[in-house]
Amino acid sequence: MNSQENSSVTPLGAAAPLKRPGRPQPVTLRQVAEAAGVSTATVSLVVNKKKTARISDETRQRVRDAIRDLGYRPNAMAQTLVSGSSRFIGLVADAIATTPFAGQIIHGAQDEAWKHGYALLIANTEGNRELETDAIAMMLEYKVRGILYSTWFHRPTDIPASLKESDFVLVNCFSTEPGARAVVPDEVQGGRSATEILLKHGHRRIAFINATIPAPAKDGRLQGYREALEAEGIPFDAGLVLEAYPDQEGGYGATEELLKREATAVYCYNDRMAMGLYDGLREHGLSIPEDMAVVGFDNQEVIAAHVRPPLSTVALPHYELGAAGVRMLLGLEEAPAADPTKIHCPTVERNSVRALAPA
Amino acid sequence: MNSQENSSVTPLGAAAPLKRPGRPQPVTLRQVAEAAGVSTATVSLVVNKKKTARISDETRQRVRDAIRDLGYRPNAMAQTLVSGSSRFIGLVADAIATTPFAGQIIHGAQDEAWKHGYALLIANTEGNRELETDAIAMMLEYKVRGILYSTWFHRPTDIPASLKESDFVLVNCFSTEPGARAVVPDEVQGGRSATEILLKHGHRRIAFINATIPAPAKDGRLQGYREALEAEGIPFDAGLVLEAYPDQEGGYGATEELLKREATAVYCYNDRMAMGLYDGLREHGLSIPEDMAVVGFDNQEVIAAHVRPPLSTVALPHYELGAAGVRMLLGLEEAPAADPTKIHCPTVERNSVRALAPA
DNA sequence: TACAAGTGATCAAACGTTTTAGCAGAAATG
DNA sequence: CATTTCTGCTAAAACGTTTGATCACTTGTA
Repeated sequence: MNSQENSSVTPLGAAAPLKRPGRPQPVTLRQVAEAAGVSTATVSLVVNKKKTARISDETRQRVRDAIRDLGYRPNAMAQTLVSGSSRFIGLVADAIATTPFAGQIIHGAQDEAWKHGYALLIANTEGNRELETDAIAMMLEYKVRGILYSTWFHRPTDIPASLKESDFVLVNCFSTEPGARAVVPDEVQGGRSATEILLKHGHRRIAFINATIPAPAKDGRLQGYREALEAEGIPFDAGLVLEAYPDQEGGYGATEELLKREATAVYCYNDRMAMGLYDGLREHGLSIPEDMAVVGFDNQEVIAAHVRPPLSTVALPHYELGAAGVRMLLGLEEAPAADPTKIHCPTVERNSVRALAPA
Repeated sequence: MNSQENSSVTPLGAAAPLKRPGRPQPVTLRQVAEAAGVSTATVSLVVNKKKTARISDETRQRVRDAIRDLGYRPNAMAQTLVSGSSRFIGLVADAIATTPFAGQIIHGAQDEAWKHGYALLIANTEGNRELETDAIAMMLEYKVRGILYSTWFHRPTDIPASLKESDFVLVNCFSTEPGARAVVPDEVQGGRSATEILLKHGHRRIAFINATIPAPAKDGRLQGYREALEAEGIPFDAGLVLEAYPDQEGGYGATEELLKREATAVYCYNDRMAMGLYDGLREHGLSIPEDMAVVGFDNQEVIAAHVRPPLSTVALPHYELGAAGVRMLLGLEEAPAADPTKIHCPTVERNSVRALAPA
């Protein structure tokens, strides 16, 4: 009844970490070679389907049978060792969990890496410098092809010294250091797109509730707003730009001020603010989109898709950031000279905006 | 000026993927040994701080200097090869991005793995069987210490054949196959805790809006509800149990039915339903928690912490699931015989519940 | 003085692959 | 028949480590 297979010879005192059934040692090339009655070289050639190799169909088949019978799996470590370059890409993130966003960066990086035959080695540092150094060291020791250094919100960063020992790309962050490749969301275009959603529905008096805390997003999204208005020939009115802390409370708290502005539409710095604003407007007996059209930014699924009415917004291209980061790392995508590469933020239209009723 | 170090001999025709500046080959043990005027064995001994090794302080220092000067990093592949066992743990997930949850499993697994000197190798399969097989194959080739097979929502699963070639632990899912270790959330206890939040605030007439779709969570959370009531001597009233599709719309749509039940409190199958219910109640001019106390389940941050009022709920222990999975894999945690190990779902109290006003 | 013990370091095999050069025999060529 | 070419396969070095065996000295002990 008791499947204690490996009668381990560990000293009994040293409470050995209770072992599982005990797996046999993995099958090696040599064992396959012996089973098939050929040399390891031959097996290797069959496994790797070398075109140039001359191997008879008969032998080829014998090797394949042996591989199947023994359940052979190549040892990637050994392959890497001899080939000199590994098939790993490292991803260090400052927050894997704190936000649903980071997940999308991982996702995009993983898909793209996989597509090119690379595996992802991830580490999250939670902003801890020491952990970060260790994580990068680990990746360097595994001789990764390169490292993606990512942050969960778009911001400037400095580059840890050890990072420079490898190829790397900054993802969702950037540095002024020359030669550092980076990919970030196109905040300006995003801000423009958000505003355009409202413009194209006929709104002319559009408020913008910006964030209070400084960030590339804050400047970029404002600039996009201005550009969009300008393109429509609407003069910029500083009075229509409010500022609040970029969360639900902030959005909620901005309601009063917003209503004083007599705008017909409002563009919020992010979806969370929009969500708070929903509550505020509702308390004033106003309905969306009839009394006020609202657009957000970020496309935070759990919020945007599920508030009532569903929120029109602009998505942060996290998946694309991860994927583009990998492509750039592998040299498949041209990295423009100085500035970070900007990734397009797509518009997501839902029902929080409708055509402005003629006055 | 031009730091073209590796004058690659790639045939010019084969448009080589435009290389970056060209990193020098990594420094090896041998180079350190030569620089320090010792054998590679000596360097290895210094690097690994072997207590048993006899090395003079003078030599030790010379080696350390060389290591620093050359910027030596051990090659983990070579180490793995000779030591026979790798320091990798694989994590295959059916959804990295679809949900903020998966991120927490990764996070927990990564932290715990790291703590024991392991690195995480991740792959997401998006439910694609072929991708999954490839991912597992990759992990087997890297000779991972074991594999965590995780799903984004708690459910039964079957075990891919190749998974059995390695040690593995099911995370957030389970199988009836004997010998499969698994760790899942304790839905029953969670349901009990959710109900207890309401009970302890004096509520006696508590409705439960369950999900319509079958799942371990559906049964478990209901059972927990019944157990909690029973413990308080409150007879179970099937009339107080509604069912709806487990999302915002479902919660919103259940409002009417709920109000007919004349309950003073309601426990929702998940936070998204609670969010929808918020909207429904509000439309009826009811306020939370005065007119109706509400608790959710899942502790989906973006929702629960930020609706108005913030929602009391029970958290799914995703982080812990990942961490416990790793511990179990490494044999640091006893895996009970047959059933999956159940992880505690902690209560998170916010402001959507207040003491029932005396009638 | 002879030998054991201790010290500081090295040798060389091994880990599981890939790959180049080369070998033996068969077939084609002159 | 003597060469060349082709075919099918193998030998062996290399990748960067770890580690048990060994060695040449020095020091201590009998």
